[in-house]
Amino acid sequence: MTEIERPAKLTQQQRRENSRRKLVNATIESLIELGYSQTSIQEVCNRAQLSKGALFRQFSSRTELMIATCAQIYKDLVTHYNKRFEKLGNSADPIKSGLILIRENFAHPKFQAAMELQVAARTDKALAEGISPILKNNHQAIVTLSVDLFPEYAKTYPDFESIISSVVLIFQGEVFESGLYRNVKEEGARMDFIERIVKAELLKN
Amino acid sequence: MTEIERPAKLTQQQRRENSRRKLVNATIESLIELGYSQTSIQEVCNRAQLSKGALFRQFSSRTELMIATCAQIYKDLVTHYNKRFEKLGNSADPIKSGLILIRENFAHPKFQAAMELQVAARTDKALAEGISPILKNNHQAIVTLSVDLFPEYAKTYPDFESIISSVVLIFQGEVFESGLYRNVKEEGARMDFIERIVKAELLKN
DNA sequence: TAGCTTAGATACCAGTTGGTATCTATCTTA
DNA sequence: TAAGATAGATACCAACTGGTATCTAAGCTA
Repeated sequence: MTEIERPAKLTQQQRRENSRRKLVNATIESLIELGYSQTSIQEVCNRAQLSKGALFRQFSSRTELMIATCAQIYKDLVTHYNKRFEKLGNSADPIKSGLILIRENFAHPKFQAAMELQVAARTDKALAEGISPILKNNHQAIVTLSVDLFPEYAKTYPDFESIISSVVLIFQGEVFESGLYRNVKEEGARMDFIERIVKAELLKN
Repeated sequence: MTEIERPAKLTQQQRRENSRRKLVNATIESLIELGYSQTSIQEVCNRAQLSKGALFRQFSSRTELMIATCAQIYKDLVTHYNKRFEKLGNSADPIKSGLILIRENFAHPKFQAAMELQVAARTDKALAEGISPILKNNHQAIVTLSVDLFPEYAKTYPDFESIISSVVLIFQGEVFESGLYRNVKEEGARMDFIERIVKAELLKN
């Protein structure tokens, strides 16, 4: 009786959600470790410790699994961002802290999984149609979050969206290159440069 | 006799080089159209109109073919850049023209093939080791070409490398996003913004 | 608790994968 | 021109792919 038994008695919906979560998390991990082409149905099932039958009950195709995975990734990333954003509030150097915040968010391993999907989608129409609205939504979320980060500048500085998108593209690009090519000294110099420009622009008046 | 016959009488080296070129070009096209995971040996052979036996005589593995392809892509891109660079010389607005030149170079379809390889290499050690020196070499080439483009600024402006790498990362990132997400208006505004910043920085003194 | 629905496991499928073994065709060189 | 070397074609391989059919197990509802 003191023995640890199966938790048991889960509703159908709970079982369903458990399985979907396990499969999606397994997919994220496989995308990070093995990349898109090696993330096979079998690989995901092994990691999730579920059968192919279970997977195909929840997702009608590999593409559908990937789309659900993409949605989860960006949901997680925004949550992660918000959590760190709240701690920021009263920083001595809010612009610098804000830049580091944005940068570290892209450095999150889950973003590499998102990159895999984005690249795969370029040549996979069905995948592209599935993840395109997710990416657009995320883009909007970044803009909103940035406005929350610097509400005054967002109002008064006319190129606010351009400066945010430029910074985002740079940090994204750093991640893209980080695996194969990395020059820490160069990265540091660039970070200082960006900080200087952003401050000069936002604090112009 | 007036009939068009096989050109015939090729040396072994010519046959060899012809085949390698056909295979690499076929690989580039397939990477652009189908992406890395769909660029199978068979697909490449079909496009090159050569047999698998021929392919494996020239390249000992798929990875080796991909590495050779990567080298060719960057060779082509630098050639392309140089060709356009020469025409530039006496522009009325050299900074703006230079920015457009760099940007359009990344917009070249071959760069998408390079992106496929770079992403695949993140999770493929053998591929990574093969293409890493090529990417590093290309990075150096970009710096050199930029110095050639603006020799005075390169000398006098201390953050020259940072500004170049930032611009490169932004344009690279635009390509990365271009397939799934594109906001032409936003891109235009950002381009104007970048032009303004770069001019302000380089023409400071 | 009986009958139904849903979740999950197992077994199987045809098609494709990268790679090899083997054969023929072309070129090179003595 | 004969013998050897290289290029290319053909046939084959086991392993794996995404996906389906079918079965059992668990949960739901009358």
